[in-house]
Amino acid sequence: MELSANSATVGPDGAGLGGELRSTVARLFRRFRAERPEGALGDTALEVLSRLQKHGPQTLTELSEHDRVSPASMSQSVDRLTSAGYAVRARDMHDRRKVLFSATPDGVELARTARAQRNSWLNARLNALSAEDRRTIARACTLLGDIADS
Amino acid sequence: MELSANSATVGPDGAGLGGELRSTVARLFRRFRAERPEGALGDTALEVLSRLQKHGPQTLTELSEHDRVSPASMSQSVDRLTSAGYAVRARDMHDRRKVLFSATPDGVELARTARAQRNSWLNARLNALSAEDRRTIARACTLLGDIADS
DNA sequence: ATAATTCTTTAGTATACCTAAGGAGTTCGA
DNA sequence: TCGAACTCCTTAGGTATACTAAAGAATTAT
Repeated sequence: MELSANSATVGPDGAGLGGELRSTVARLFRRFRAERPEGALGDTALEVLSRLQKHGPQTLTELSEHDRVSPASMSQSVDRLTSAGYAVRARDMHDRRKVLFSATPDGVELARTARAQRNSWLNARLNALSAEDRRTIARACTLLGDIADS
Repeated sequence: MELSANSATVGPDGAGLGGELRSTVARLFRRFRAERPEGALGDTALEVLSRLQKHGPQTLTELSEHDRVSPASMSQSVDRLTSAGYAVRARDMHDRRKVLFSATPDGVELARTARAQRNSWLNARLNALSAEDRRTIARACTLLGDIADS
C-alpha cells in the first residue's frame, strides 16, 4: 500500500483519492466479511435483520432501496431470513400488493448477539485510536454515506 | 447498562461508530460495484491486473495474501484473466512449484482505461467537496487501511 | 371490464468467496 | 539416496450475493 505523501493523495483536483478510496473500501469490506463466524448469516441478511429490528416492519422495496440493491436480490436475502425463522412475511392490509417483513423474537435476539460479535474486533481497533482519529472517521462516514446515496 | 470508558464512543452492542462504519463501507462497496460498465471485468480481476501492471510478475500466493483471500479464490480470479488473454501463466524456473502471473499488453491497456472509467464518477463527487473534506477522507483512508491490514 | 401500473417472486446467470482434497515440486532426515 | 513432509497450485463442490428478464398478483385508471 503506497499511500505516500498527502500531496499525492490530495492533489489540486483530488485525482488519486478516488482510486485510493476504492481500494481501501474494497479491502475493508473483505476484511469485514472474513470476520464472519462459522455458520452465521451473511452480511446482507444480518443488516436487513438489524434494520427490521430498529425500524419496524418494512416492505421489500423499502429494504432494497435502502441497500441500493435490486428488489430481486433483496427478495432472496429476506428469503434466507424467513426460512431460518428470523423474520416473517405479512401481506400489507392497506395495499395487498405489498409484503411487510418483520423480525421474530429469535431474529431480534440473533441481530443483537451477532452484531456484537462481528463488531467486537472493529470496535477494539477503533477504541485504540485517538479521539480525534475517531472523529475523523465518523466525519468521513457521513461524507461517504452521502456519496453512496448520490 | 454500564457506562464504562468505551461506551461514550462505541455503543454497547456495536450500534455506534463500528456499526456505522460497517454499514457505510458495505453501501459504498455496492455503489462502486454498481458503477461497473457493461461487460467489464469484475472488481477483483481488475485489481489483480492493476497490481500485475504496477509491480510486475507475482506468484499466486503473493497475490492472494495481498488481497487477504484464499489461494483457491485467487486461482479462480486469475483464471478469468488468463482465459480472457489479459494475463499469462509462467512456471518459475527457480522453484518450479510456483507460477508467475504477468499482464499482457492487452491487460495493461485494459487496466489503464478501465480504472480511469471506473474512477471518474467517484472523482467527480470528491472534487465537489471542500478541500478540507477531501483531507478528512484521505486521512480516514489511511486509518482504515491500517485497520484492514491488522 | 380491460388495460396499465406497481409490488414481489421465480428463473437463470455471474462474481467472488470458502473448505477439502489432490497433484506436482522441493527439502530434509534417516 | 530415498521416502516423508512440506509448499504451491489447482480442481471440485458449495454458499452468499448480486444482476436481468419475465411471470404472478393486486391495485388503479380509462
